[in-house]
Amino acid sequence: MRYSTRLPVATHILLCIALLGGEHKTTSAFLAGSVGVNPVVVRNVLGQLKAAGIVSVEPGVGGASLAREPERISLLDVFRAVEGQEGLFRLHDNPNPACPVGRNVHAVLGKSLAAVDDAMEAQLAATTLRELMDATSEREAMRYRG
Amino acid sequence: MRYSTRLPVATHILLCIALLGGEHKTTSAFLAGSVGVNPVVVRNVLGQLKAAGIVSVEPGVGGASLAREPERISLLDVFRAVEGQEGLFRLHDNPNPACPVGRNVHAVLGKSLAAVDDAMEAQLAATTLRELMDATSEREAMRYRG
DNA sequence: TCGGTTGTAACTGTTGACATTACAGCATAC
DNA sequence: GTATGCTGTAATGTCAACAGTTACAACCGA
Repeated sequence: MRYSTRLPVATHILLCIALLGGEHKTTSAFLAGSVGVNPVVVRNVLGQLKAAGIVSVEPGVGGASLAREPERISLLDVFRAVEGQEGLFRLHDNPNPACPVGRNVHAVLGKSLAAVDDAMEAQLAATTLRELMDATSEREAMRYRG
Repeated sequence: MRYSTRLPVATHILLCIALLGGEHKTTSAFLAGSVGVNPVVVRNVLGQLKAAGIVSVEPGVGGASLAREPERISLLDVFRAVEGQEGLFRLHDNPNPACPVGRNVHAVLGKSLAAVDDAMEAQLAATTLRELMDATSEREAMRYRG
């Protein structure tokens, strides 16, 4: 079992807005065409990103834009916006309190799993949208240089 | 969306085998009673742990035991045994190759997400079953000391 | 007012986790 | 050698989450 594709989809959307927003009107239909999903999925993700203060969306006229500089948007911001605050792991529901292991396993394991969550989030926070934009531009440039 | 409860369940099972194996015959029914799940779930998880070389299970006579010292069993070993080798995130399927973002997003994002996977696994590898056993024993001792 | 867009709700198909039942295979006790 | 208890595994049912899709109200600019 693993996470949904929401983080990749949201990141793709942000890259499109950041890199193509000057040349194109970034409507949900346009973004959906690049990402390869249904426009409604784009609108839902944009709604989550808007609620998190990452993008601004123009109702009526159409189009989305970044609400702050790409240097100040990390993958962790995007992750939290679209996946919520819940931890990576879920403890099982019904350990037996009459068993010395069962009555302690949540406390003991919880500490270790929280450390894993922290490590994952620290690594997500280490990448900014700006770095992904630069990496994309670099690859595009290489494409034409050969 | 998050991981299943398999890692916690498997860890709970291992703790029971390690700490209670001396006093009790650790059959799937006994373990299921402590973990609070169906015995078949225990047998399935034990099968995965056995395939990974972490436990030995006695068919016929019944009962399971650790296949190596708890110092040499990390949460990462358990995680890989029950959750497989797949990464945490899944890239979306159909980015548009005609779009400069779409044709690069997998390569660009994949690198960052692989780093997140590595960070998570490193943290999982930092905890051994021995540490969890000691933490459990310590909490049990405190329970009686007050 | 009209055309294009966003914001949502509702329905559907798919997938995975988990519980449960059932039964074949195996090892020990008698 | 049979009975008993356990493991291994297949089949089935339930439930929740994700994602695709349709539909429609709300909104804005020409």
